[in-house]
Amino acid sequence: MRQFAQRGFAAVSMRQIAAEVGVQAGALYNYTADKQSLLFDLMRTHMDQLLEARDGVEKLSPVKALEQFTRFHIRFHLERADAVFISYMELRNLEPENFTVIEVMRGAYEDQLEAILRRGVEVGDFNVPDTKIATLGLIAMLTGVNTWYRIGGRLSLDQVEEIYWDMIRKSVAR
Amino acid sequence: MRQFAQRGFAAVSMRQIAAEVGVQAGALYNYTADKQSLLFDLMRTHMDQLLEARDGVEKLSPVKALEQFTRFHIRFHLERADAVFISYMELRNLEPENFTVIEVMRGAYEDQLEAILRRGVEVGDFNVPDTKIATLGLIAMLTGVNTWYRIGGRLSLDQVEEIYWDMIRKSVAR
DNA sequence: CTTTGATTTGAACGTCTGTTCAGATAATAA
DNA sequence: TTATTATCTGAACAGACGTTCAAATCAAAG
Repeated sequence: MRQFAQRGFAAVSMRQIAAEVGVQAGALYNYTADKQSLLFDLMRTHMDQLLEARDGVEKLSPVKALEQFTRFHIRFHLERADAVFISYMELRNLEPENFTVIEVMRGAYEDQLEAILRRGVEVGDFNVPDTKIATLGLIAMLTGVNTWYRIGGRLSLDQVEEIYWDMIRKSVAR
Repeated sequence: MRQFAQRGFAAVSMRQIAAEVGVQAGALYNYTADKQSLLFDLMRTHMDQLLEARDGVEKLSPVKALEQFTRFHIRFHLERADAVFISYMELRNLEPENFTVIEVMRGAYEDQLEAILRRGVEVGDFNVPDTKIATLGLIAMLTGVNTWYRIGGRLSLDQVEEIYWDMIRKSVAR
C-alpha cells in the first residue's frame, strides 16, 4: 500500500513489494493471485471500511447530520492517506469488472451525503440548487484536505474540521 | 498527452507513443531528450498557459473577482481535461527539480485566489477563518468538476458555473 | 541532377517485467 | 521421531522497457 501510494501501481514491481516485506517475488503468489488482485483487494478493503464506519450512523437533523458527515470524512480519510490516495489515483489500473465494484461502493457513500442534502432542502434547512453536484463538490473539497494536511503542521485536526464545517455549512445555507 | 492521461505515465511506453503518432520509437528522440522531459514539458506548458490566461486580469471588487475566478477556473480546466489530469496525477513521476518548478507555478496560481479572499476579508465582504485553507478547499472543489462533467450531460457549462458560484459565494459569506 | 541537411528506420544494448514451478526449507501434527 | 502440510527460494520463461546509433530515406537548395 505504501509503495503503490508513493510511486504508483504501474511503477512498483512485484520484486520491490517482495523486498519490502523481506521475501522473494514468488512467495507473494501464496497470498495473491496476481498484481491486479493486490490493488483491487486494497481498494475494496478501504471502501468496505468506509461504508462499515458509516453503518448505523444515528439519524440527526440535516444540519447536524451534515456536520457529522463533514467531521467524519476529514478524520476517516486523513487516517488512511495511503489507501485514499490509491483509491483515487489507481482507478484506471483496475480491470473493468473490478472498477465497477469500487465505483458502486463509492456511489453508495456519495448517496449518503446526497440524502442528507436532499432532506435538508425538503425541510427548508438548506438551499442547494443541485444536490448531486453539491455532493460531488463537497466531497472533492473535503478529500482535498489529504493533499496538504500534515500532522504537526500549522493547524490541528480540530481546527481543520472547524474551518471546513464553517465553509460547508454556509455553502448550503439559505 | 492523451495516453498519459488515460493510462498513466508509467504504463505508457515510448513505443506506444510513437505508434500513436505513426512513427518508430527512435524518431521520438529527435523531439525530446527522454521520456521524463516529455512529461515535464506537458506539465510546464499547461501551467504556463494557466498563468498566462490569468495575466492582466482586470482588478475587480472581491466578490466580482471571486466570481470571475470561479467561472474562469471551471472553464479553463474543463477545456484541458487531459493536461489537468496529468498535472495532478503524475506529479510523483517528476524528477525532484522538475517537481519543484511545477509546484512553484501552482503556488503562484493559488496565490491569486488567496489574494482575492484576503482582500475580501479586509474589506469586510468575506468571512473566511483561514484564507490559505479556503483557497485549497475551493480549488479542490472547482477542479473536482473535471471528474464528472461530460459535454452533453444533464447540465450545461453555464449551469455548472452558476451552481458552483452559488456555493462558493455563500461559503465565504459573512 | 547533385549536394546538403533533416528525419526516420530497424536492430541492438542491457535490464526489468509478471508469473510459474520444481525443489528446498520450515512449521505443525501424530 | 516421522509424516504432513505450509511456505519460500531461485531459476527460468517470454516479452517489454528506455535509449542509442549506423544506415536508409526524405526534403530542400544550388
